[in-house]
Amino acid sequence: MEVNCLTLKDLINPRQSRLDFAIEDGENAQKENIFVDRSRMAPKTPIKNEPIDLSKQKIFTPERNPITPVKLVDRQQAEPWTPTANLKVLISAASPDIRDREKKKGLFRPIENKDGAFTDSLQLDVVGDSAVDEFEKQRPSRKQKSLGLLCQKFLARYPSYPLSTEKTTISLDEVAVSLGVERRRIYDIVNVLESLHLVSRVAKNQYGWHGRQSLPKTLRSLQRLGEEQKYEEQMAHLQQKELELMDYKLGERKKDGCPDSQDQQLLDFSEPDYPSSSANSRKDKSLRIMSQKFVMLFLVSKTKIVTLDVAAKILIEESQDTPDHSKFKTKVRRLYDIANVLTSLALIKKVHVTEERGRKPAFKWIGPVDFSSSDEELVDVSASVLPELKRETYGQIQVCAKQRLARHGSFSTVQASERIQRKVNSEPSSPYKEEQGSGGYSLEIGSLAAVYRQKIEDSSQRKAFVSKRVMPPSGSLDPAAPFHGLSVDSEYSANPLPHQVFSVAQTDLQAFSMQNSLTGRMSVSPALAASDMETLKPALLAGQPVVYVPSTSLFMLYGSLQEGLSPGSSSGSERDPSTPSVQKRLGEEKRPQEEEPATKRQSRDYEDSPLALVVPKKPSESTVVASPRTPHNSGSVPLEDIHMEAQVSAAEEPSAKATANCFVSSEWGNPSGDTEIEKSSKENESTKEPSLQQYLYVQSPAGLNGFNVLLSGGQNPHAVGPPSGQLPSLSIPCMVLPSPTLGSFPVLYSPTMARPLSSAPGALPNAGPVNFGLPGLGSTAHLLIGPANMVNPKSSALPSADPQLQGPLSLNMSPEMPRSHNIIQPESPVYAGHPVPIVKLQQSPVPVTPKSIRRTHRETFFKTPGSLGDPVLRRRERNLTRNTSSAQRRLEIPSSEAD
DNA sequence: TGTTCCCGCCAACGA
DNA sequence: TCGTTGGCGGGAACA
Repeated sequence: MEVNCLTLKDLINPRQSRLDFAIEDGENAQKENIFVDRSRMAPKTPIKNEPIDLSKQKIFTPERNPITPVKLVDRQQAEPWTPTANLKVLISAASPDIRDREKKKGLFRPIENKDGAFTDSLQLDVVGDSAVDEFEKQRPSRKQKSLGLLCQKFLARYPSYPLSTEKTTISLDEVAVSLGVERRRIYDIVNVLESLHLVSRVAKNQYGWHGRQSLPKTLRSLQRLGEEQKYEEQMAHLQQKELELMDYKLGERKKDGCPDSQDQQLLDFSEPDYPSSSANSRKDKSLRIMSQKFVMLFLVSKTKIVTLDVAAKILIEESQDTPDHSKFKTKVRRLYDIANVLTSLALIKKVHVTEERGRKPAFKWIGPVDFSSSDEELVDVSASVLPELKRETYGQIQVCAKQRLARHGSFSTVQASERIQRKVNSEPSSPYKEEQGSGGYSLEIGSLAAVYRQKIEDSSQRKAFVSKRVMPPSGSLDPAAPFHGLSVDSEYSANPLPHQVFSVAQTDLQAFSMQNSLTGRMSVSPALAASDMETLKPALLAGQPVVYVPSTSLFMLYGSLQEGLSPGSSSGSERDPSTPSVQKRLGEEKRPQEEEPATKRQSRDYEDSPLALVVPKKPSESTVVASPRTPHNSGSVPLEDIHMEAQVSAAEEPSAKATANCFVSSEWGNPSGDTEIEKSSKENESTKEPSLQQYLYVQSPAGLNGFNVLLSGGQNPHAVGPPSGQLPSLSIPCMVLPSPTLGSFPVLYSPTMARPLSSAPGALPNAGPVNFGLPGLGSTAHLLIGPANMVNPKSSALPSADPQLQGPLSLNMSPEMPRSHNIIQPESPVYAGHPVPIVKLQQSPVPVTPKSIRRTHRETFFKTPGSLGDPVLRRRERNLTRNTSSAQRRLEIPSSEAD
């Protein structure tokens, strides 16, 4: 009924309805958040190129607006107003949000219609209370109007990495109208963006869009500034003061028994040292400045976590404001505004810092962290560990380096490659010359799950490398992809995303250190943990069978994966404004996947599947053969392959897969299935190491949001069984469960797991459950390792039956996985001549439609003569389970090193 | 009840 | 003078 009324009215006189709307809003039309109605005015999401004449919109008054509008800004008005056309425009042009609003609007419209074509502001008076109530009910929720969501919409309008020749001008008026909000809101967004140089003011009401091109540079500068400002010290000081204060308040008086005067000051903001606020200028308090300072705090913070109260206090000090409570509140409000925008940019995410004194709202930096190093530095860093890196790993680094150079630098990918190549050529310790066997791989799920060789005896050199070698979160799994597609960025980082969705991802295992639990290999090197503390990067050492550290990485991974979907992944590409909202997408993610088409499922798997880490053995030709593309695999060719097929050349594929070692692949489709395929093929090639499956449960340490990681280490049918001489993959389904769920599980070690490990010196016996001490996790930390079928609830489903349904996310780690430090990486001739692995990020979670197919990075660096012929196949499947409460990850790690 | 942050008043700014 | 910009804080939605 209501809908009919609405339609009827619109059909009769669509323009009229618009007028009605204006009237309804009355004077507040310009002040209020009128996007609801404005959407009607601009049913079609305005594009940059569609200037909107505000002047015309401002005359939406019955008096001034002729029945027949002189000129309609909306395309919809220019079209014939047939019932069908009108309806079409309204529905098709509108975003989900807009549709919702339309719906709501519709509920209200019947009343308007009552009084005829023309209504005036008084019309509202005749609206019954019930109608008003109805309207109220239908009104967009607070969240729908949040700045974060608005920012996403804003960002969705522009490409993350616009072409240098592409000059995009932003008209605040236009944006405000198109987004249906008052300009005031746009200012908030633009100010923050401007602080990061994503935009710059061109003229009154006009901003220029720069995108993320210079973001790394900007962040680098901010970090430098932050260091100069000694923000870190300030934060530490404040935190210390707070801590002391809280202790005092909690009755834990200090030995002197007297409350510290400083504490008191902190408590009541009566700090006398603060200069008068009179000295502040309006500009000093600008959101722009605040935003930059806020970002600086993250950049200089070791934990990359900043609590709002600390940030607010520092800002108050900085602004020389009188530290009263009111000021504090105001600062916090502004910080939320800033945080919303930064969150939309996927630079930070909301977290809570739980301390003895309670939970405190805070934000964690999830943006790039390696911007501090220049392109040259990056290469240098890579080179610094060359002696310790195997060719493959090195190649991965090259890829990363190239990627970065291409993205962050002002050069093209080719140029980046050349630069790197030059660097390599001049590097005497090139991996080509010095390949070493000992060591494992560390998988940093953190930013991109880049795989690095982990030397057992970490050296300072390695530490530096590890700490530095952090891929920007924005770095999609697809190295070739632009840093971030705006659509992607905004989407996956969307404010409105249900937290549970990222429950796993938001978990951080800061100090995860296991002392060679298994054969002294199942551990995250303390060095790594320590060095990576800042970034809270999880690390998985190939040499150490199972070490999974959930963290932001997952979050970022998710984002990266989604990024893969982003149409605008390629540099300079335009974002697709129509990209579904994160919320919507997430909602879909939660839906059962059973009935979805493979292609669709793939995308879903991508998001829903448990995360699987695949650490393939050393690449070999056999692996190449094992490629999913082989005929026998055709039946169950992973979607990813399909994608690859569509996107990658046959020659590249092998390398691409090999590169999985370096990056988390975005292969969503049927991870397990994929694995199986690979396995089957590999089995034919004399897989010496049976796939291992184990569960590794790690209770998150304090401060990690109470999340635990449960990795399945049991034998997994899907586990890849690499051929002998190859590094078998270890399939390790895992789940991440909230601490409370698992309580304090003892570490169980599954015999199955022992097998592979046992082969290596120091491997754990196949004995029963074993408790692994996780120093970094505290006493409560436990490791639960067992057969997949034993623990993982999902694992049952995971199996071959329909792997895609399970779609565990898997990461393929680098091939070489020496079980023991004594084991030397096989430097088979083949391998020696082996091309550097290439990062391949395949699939996009999106269905494989021509449109969805994006370029994935599949370039190979430093292909040696022999490289072309011996592709290393590394299957990497990864699925991220976005279950509300848990995520399952599947780890495939080369069970052993073949000889 | 505390957190989060929308909303819009109104003053600074600047053409 | 007037339009733009944006600081600011009340107060309501939300958790």
